[in-house]
Amino acid sequence: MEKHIHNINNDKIKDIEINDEEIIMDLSVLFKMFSDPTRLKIMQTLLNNELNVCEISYLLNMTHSAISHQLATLKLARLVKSKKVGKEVYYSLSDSHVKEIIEVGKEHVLEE
Amino acid sequence: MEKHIHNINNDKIKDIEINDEEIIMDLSVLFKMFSDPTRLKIMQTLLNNELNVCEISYLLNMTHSAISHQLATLKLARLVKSKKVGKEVYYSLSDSHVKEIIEVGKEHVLEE
DNA sequence: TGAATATATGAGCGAGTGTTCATATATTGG
DNA sequence: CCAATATATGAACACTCGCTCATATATTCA
Repeated sequence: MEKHIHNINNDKIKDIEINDEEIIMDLSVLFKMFSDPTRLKIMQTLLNNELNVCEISYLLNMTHSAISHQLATLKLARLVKSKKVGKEVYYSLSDSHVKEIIEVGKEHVLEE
Repeated sequence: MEKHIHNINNDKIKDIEINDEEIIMDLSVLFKMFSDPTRLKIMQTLLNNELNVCEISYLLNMTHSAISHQLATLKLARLVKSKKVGKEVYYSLSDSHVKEIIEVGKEHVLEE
């Protein structure tokens, strides 16, 4: 930390609140899930569908392994859930906010 | 790519659409901005305030340099704008969606 | 049962990122 | 003008992350 922290107008900033560190960390983990193109695409395929690894791999033209790894990450973050049917595992979104978050992001991105 | 892509039910997946690669990339860049705790905190301090580097550093208890670097990143992503006043540079949010995005994220994080 | 299929997962590599440190630039006040 | 202050920025380093590859596990079917 630098020594010269000067001229801070305390009246101006004394009421500015930062969220708890824990909420900030949770938020950063959440948004990190949306910050990777592959995960974004996976979530998009799952928006209105229940798909297995094979189908997602085919749609995104990526290896099963890469998709499986990312699905595990998304599952850990509780953004997708899975259901085993025979030897296949069907994934779906576990949270209604996923769609909302992507939509709000798109509003920003598509603007002007 | 693996060789054995089999048993794909085309009727099921033929209508599933992925956004254009460009939109996906823009979205991932956008959400990446929200995936770092420091940047999240900075944006939070700016939610209803116009602050200079010194004030933000003080509020977050971080070096001027670290804050300045992150502000440059946020500015490049067009999420903050700056205004020079004398030797100080005041930053503010340049996009109304910032608040929305954080809010939607918080809804998810605070849920159960 | 054994081969084929579907998925999971650990190791490792290469690329990207956030911070620190040193330094540069700019502005103000004495 | 010079010292102090405010900010910016390049380099370097440690750390993280996404993919590939190899391999393991599970399930079905012939």
